[in-house]
Amino acid sequence: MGTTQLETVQEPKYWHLKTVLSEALDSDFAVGEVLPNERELAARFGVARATLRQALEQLELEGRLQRRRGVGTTVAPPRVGVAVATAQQGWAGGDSDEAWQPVECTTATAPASVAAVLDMDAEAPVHVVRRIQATHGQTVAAELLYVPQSSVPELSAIAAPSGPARARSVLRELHRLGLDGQDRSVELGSARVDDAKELDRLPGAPVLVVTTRYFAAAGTVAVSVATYRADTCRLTFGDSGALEISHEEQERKAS
Amino acid sequence: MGTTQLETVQEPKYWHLKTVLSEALDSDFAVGEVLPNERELAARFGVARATLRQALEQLELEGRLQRRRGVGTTVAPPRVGVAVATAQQGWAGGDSDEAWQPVECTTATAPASVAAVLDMDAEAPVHVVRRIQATHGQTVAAELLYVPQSSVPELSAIAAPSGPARARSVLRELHRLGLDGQDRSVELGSARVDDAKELDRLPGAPVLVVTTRYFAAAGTVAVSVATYRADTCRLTFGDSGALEISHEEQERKAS
DNA sequence: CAGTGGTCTAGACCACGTT
DNA sequence: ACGTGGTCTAGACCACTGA
Repeated sequence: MGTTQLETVQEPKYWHLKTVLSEALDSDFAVGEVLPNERELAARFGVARATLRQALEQLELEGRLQRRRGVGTTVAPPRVGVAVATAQQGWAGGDSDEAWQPVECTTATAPASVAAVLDMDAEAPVHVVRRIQATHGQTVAAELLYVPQSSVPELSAIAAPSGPARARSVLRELHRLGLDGQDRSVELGSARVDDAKELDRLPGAPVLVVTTRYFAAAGTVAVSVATYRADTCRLTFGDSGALEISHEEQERKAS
Repeated sequence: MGTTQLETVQEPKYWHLKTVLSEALDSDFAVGEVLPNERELAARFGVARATLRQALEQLELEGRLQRRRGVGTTVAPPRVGVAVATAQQGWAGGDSDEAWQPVECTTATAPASVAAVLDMDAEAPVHVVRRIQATHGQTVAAELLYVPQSSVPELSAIAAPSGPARARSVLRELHRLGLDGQDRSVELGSARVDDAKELDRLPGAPVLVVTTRYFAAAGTVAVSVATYRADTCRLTFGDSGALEISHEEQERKAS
């Protein structure tokens, strides 16, 4: 018979577990329902808790589950689509920008990586505007907007030294410059401690990092680093102003 | 003195480890260099291997490390920027599309989720075109492009039944329809078995899933689900045709 | 074949939210 | 105080790569 090898391709246990759980979630659980605790699930499937957790981790990464320490594991709602402005719309600042809410504003020297993107002197001071974005009552993104002082020389000297009021001042000045274009990239990251706090996640939680460069006549006038919860968010880019709804409706299965 | 609590805020070991390793990577290692193996690193830091691995996992997630079974852990090069076409450019098909290389083409019924997005009968057959994208000698993305047969009725009956040749036929027909717009979303996922194989990763590896709907006069004519390696890729959206280079140059530290 | 990372176990203790 | 998920340990064995 030789080495027939059977068909047991040696699929890892946690992978198989994930599949089984995923199907169970589809058929036996409603959104928001809490699962049995990890120790019981592990026992029920006859695996070690660490193995069970490996499966849960993947499902959380895929946005199927939500785990909270001290509370339990619940079935997550479908990911929420968060629009990332593609064109002039959503240009940082302006009163029409309802998505982002300014939280704070400080002045500091930009981190090296940001300074390089701004192609400015690494020592020159920048305004750092902190903004957050909420949807459905949940904070889904935290942003740091770096604005070189040289970009907004007109900034009133009497403006508040920090806080939301100053943030709005900076944004207003920035807005007056107009916008010639932007440049955006998306990559996977893990939440820094401060972002994690804003997003109500543990440090290191997976996030989608959107880096945007804003161009005006003068060159690069600002850089935004926005951190989105990767577990609950789907970033949408409306390149054609097309429908945004049907993708969500698809998830609501006919009842 | 009461509960002074010291300053030990109980930062998890793996988090601290990650920081230390990250700094070591910056100062003591060159891109491509192999690290000591996990057992030795764990011993050197006085932690269990599992804890050390938790730190390595995060660093790999952030694109700082690359781990390969049987080989070792190496310092990863900076993430490569992969352009995701924003406008008409890069419209599926056309000989000018150099980024994507057709691999195969089959015919099947679309998965439920895709059928819903195509707003078509879930039973109706679609062409499924498999394409991959490579940069710097590495496959960075695997795509499944779903084209309802009704979108390309003119497809020659004598076309090859499968394989790259047929893929090109479908793309050619699709291209003839023209493109009215598109609609794109990005989210975090984990690699399916087949995608993992194409991307040379283990199943479950973190990926960025880009879902694109293509619109023509007739409505939604095709849907693409592209899976990018999250560890090595940074998706770029050139909303203004602006410079793509400086971001990469920033990474090459002066020598 | 030896050496690597990947999987898995059976425990322990901790931090947190709720009660 | 209790129950939850989060961290950590010290082992074991497996799958894969390359010499």
